[in-house]
Amino acid sequence: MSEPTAPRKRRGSGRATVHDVARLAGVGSITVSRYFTEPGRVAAERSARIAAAVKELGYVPNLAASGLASAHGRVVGMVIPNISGPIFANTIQTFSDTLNRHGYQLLLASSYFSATKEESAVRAFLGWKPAALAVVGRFHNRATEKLLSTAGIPVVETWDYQPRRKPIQVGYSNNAVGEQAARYLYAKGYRRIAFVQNSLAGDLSAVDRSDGYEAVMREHGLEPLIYVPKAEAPFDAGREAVESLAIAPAKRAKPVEAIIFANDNLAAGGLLAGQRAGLKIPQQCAMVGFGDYAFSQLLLPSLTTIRPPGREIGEIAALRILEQLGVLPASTQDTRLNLLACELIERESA
Amino acid sequence: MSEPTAPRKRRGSGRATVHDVARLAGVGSITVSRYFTEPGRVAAERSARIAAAVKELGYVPNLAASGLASAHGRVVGMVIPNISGPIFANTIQTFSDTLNRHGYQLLLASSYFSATKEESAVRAFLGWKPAALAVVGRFHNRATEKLLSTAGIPVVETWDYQPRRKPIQVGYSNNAVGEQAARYLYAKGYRRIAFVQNSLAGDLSAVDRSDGYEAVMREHGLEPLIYVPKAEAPFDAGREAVESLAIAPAKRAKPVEAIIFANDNLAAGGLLAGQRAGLKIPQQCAMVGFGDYAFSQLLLPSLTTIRPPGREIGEIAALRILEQLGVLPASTQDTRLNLLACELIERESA
DNA sequence: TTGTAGGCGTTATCAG
DNA sequence: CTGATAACGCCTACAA
Repeated sequence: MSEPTAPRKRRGSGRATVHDVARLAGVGSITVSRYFTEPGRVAAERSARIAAAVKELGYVPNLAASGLASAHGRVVGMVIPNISGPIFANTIQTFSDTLNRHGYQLLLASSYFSATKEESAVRAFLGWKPAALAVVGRFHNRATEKLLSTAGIPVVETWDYQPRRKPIQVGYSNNAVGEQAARYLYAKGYRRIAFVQNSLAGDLSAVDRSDGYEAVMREHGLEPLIYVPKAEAPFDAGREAVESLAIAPAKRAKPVEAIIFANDNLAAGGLLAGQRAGLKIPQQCAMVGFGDYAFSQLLLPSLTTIRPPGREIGEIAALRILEQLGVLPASTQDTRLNLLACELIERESA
Repeated sequence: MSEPTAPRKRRGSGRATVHDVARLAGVGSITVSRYFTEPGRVAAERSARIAAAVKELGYVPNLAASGLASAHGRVVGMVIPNISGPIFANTIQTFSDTLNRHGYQLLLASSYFSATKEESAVRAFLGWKPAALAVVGRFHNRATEKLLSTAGIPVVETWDYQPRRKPIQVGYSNNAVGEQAARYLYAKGYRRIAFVQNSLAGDLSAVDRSDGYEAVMREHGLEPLIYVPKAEAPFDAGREAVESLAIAPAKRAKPVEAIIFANDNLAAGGLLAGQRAGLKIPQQCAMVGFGDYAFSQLLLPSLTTIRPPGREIGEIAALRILEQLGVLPASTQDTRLNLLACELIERESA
């Protein structure tokens, strides 16, 4: 009848579990579980006892165990090309917030526009048995495609929209953006319009935009001119492009009258270089960017640009996922379309 | 001896498990497990068989189960005030990348400078049994403090540094930043120097900066002047401040000669408002920001500002965590200090 | 170097 | 409305 030291558990984190709570509250462990997942089905009096026990023990349900037992973790993975740029931050923010509001957590990784890195991120996520995955764009390598299609969970492609594609897509048409910019300049009377491509080769969405531009040019019988800078840093690339296209064009070429840049970083570099060289913007050369970064309204002249619906994309992507998961009551169904529009912000540069 | 349909599992995701791989490869499940965790300890010939089986089945280890069994998940939670702002994005990026490189995933949530939201994010993270947690700053509510201190895992506070504080801190001294700005302006001969506070009340780090400014002012026998804008939007708040302080000060007050802004957004708003009103910057009023946002170098005049080491903070915070976790071999120990310096970027505005 | 036994904390299942 | 039992998929401990 000696009282030995309590047999210490040999494994485990030492933190309270459902069983500890159940014992203290004098109920079955499963009732504690239900107290968290379906509070309505637990009698009020027991709920109170459980609540007290939870508080006393500082109990936090172990989501890893929960995910294991129920075969669906409450995490959603998102692979984004670049967290720190000005582009996707809003999307991450609204995506994360919308998920959090419904009890899901965001797992984040970045691909730096590399299909291989995207693949390994997706692979890593899959290990968490995520409830869903979100990726950016529709360009993935073969392995990623397969991973996504066989994952058996909702997959959303963001920041792009192509008809006739299986995964849910929430975004806009980059092609249409290219057209939009070209049409805008054409309507203003510009004819010698160039497109400055992103020097970052992996950014295929920018290629879609230049395709749109090219189509509009040909539609009007104009010769498209796509310039691909050699410089890597965006500001430098923009400068280089403006110098080649507008300030000191090659011998036989006339300077262009307007430039569409693949993004606002390039545009800012180009705009400042133009100013420094005494180029009158937009009189001698108009400029249109893409992205509506924070600084674009602050430039002199302020930058005419196209604003992608970053916040909406994140929010709607999350809502679509939650709908697929059956988390959202039908009454709250969001009626917005998945194909969003980009707004052309008319400022001083074009 | 009839051959009934294979008894289907009644639970589970239906995806391959270690056991399936083991069976196909003709080895024990534990060997498959070791193949992933300690590849060196599995014979080459078996490794090859396992590799083949893994590929054929498309097996992905279940991290939730792994974390459950080993009592340490390979996730690290980070609560950040704001994902979409220009401030923390670099930190998230390098933090995430550094963790990924060592097999850890980032769980992200945002607090919007609200201590309550921070608390609930930390609470939600704890359910994942994260290997470690990172938060921003040293200001938390009582409940968060308790959660963090009893979590029994490494906790890193980022973007701040105070001597004599228990959790690991990786950041800089906001106080020192306030002093740095004030000293710089004083040395340039400015005397009537004001500090424009963030209208966002929750940003206590900005208060630290104004404290530093105040100390330097008093040290030189000058009267500190701290302006708190009413406008909420940063650009508007900056404009409001410049109008009150430099363009149209209250009757009995002299216009100030220099302004330190709590951040570059405020500074940009102030700078543009000053220009519009014909204020000569820096001749009539010098301006210093904080943050070195992307647009700061693009403003006219370009903005003198203080650049916090955002990328370094993220990387070093992750390294400190990995060190605590014993993941990094001692030989790779990073020798950088946790107290980082902020660089004053001298441009045209001051 | 490899295998066996059993537990990690939760929830699905089914019976009361 | 509540509870007992057995998974979920992996890993620690120990043995061979």
